[in-house]
Amino acid sequence: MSKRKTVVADDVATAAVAEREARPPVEAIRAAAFAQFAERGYPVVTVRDIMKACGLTQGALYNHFKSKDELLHDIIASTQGELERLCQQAVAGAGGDPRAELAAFVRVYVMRHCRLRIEALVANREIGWLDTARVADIRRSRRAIRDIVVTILGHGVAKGVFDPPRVEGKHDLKAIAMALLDQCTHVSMWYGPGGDLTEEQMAKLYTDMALRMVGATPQSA
Amino acid sequence: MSKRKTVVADDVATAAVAEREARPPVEAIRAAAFAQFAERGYPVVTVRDIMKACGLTQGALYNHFKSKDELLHDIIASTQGELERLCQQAVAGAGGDPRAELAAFVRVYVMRHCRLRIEALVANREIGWLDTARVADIRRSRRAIRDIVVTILGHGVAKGVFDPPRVEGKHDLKAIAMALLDQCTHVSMWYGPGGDLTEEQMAKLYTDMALRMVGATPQSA
DNA sequence: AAACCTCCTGAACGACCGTTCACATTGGCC
DNA sequence: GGCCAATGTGAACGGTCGTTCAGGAGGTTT
Repeated sequence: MSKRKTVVADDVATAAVAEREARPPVEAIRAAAFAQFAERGYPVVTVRDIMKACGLTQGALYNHFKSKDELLHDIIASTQGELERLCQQAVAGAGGDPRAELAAFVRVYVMRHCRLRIEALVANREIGWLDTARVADIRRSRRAIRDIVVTILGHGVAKGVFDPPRVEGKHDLKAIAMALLDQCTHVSMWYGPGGDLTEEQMAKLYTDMALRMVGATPQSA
Repeated sequence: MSKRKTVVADDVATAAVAEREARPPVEAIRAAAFAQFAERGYPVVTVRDIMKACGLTQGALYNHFKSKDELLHDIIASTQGELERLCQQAVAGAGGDPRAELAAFVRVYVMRHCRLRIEALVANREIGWLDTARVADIRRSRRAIRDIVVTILGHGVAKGVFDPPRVEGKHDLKAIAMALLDQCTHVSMWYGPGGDLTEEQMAKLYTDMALRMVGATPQSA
């Protein structure tokens, strides 16, 4: 923990101070805060750390955000909203076949969690520090994404193109959707561009696994 | 966050103070700390909170633990070690068929993450606050568990009873093992005994999904 | 040039942090 | 009884926290 508290701020600062005037300070603060939250976690990152990393002092934060809490919410809400939008869009453009919809969903979801894995990691890990009003907003968006999956599964079962595992003879689509989302979400915890697979390959692999999990029949048969 | 900082300690205290002399104070502290870490997260739980929750004062902690950090490690290491032991034991008792081994592994792993979901949640979420020496210890155990799965998959492929998805023609067993573990681990984030499925049913469902993911051939054919 | 924004500075505030320590309190053992 | 080790108390220490605020710097409008 001692390492965590001291190591980061300085080396980031030198780099960040150069690009400071390039963009408006609100964005510089957002970016610096984001980087630090990702690296060390919201509660141990101080306002002083954040502002130092973009070449300012503590007090300046409050010209742009009401509080440290609002800053975190601003960061999480923007990535979460974007994710929800992308998922809806992917499903809508899949042409109505549940297999294509599920494939499109998983592809977009996994690729985003690989490419923007730091954003995803922060959104998932730090959400608990928000006050109750702000956290409800984020949770609603998560439920919406889960319900997209549940809906796809429901259609697939109804049309007879999915045959997911049963417990006691009947399906629990919510549990299956959660399992599916969990494995896709948490690529952000271990995937790295230096690893064995590209983002594209990850998306393919996870799409395959998802279709297998729900017992999808081959698409062109 | 303000809620998080104040709400919990008092109501826990009244209940805990009764059972205090029932067990040695070390265990009372461990239990109280564990409950608070689970509820609110390591960095915002204070030593004063923990000790108040078991009817003592701050200073008494240091008769039993060297530091707050050691207390967290003590909690995480014991549940992690137990998990690793259980997994090894489950696989060893499966009789050598990779399908049976994978099924046994998933069953034990999922049931434990349902039953002791709070323990799992703390171990997974708070690990990052440990100092570097102590965190390495835990990570080694996690890698060991992942390698158990990779080994099972490797045997299954070699024997021709698994046919997991390929990328560019070849398998990436490590990625598949991670996907599998991720979905099993994170039942601890959403499963609750009040939900639709029992632990037993969860284990069954996840075993089914795992066998599908890796393309297992039917066991008795 | 004067007035006026916008933005930043850095000292200050009150609160709380993990940890230490001199000092009770307890209960077993001679 | 006296002694000892174990254990708890609560004030105190040096720090850091999020946030506030009086004042300064720089640019634009009048």
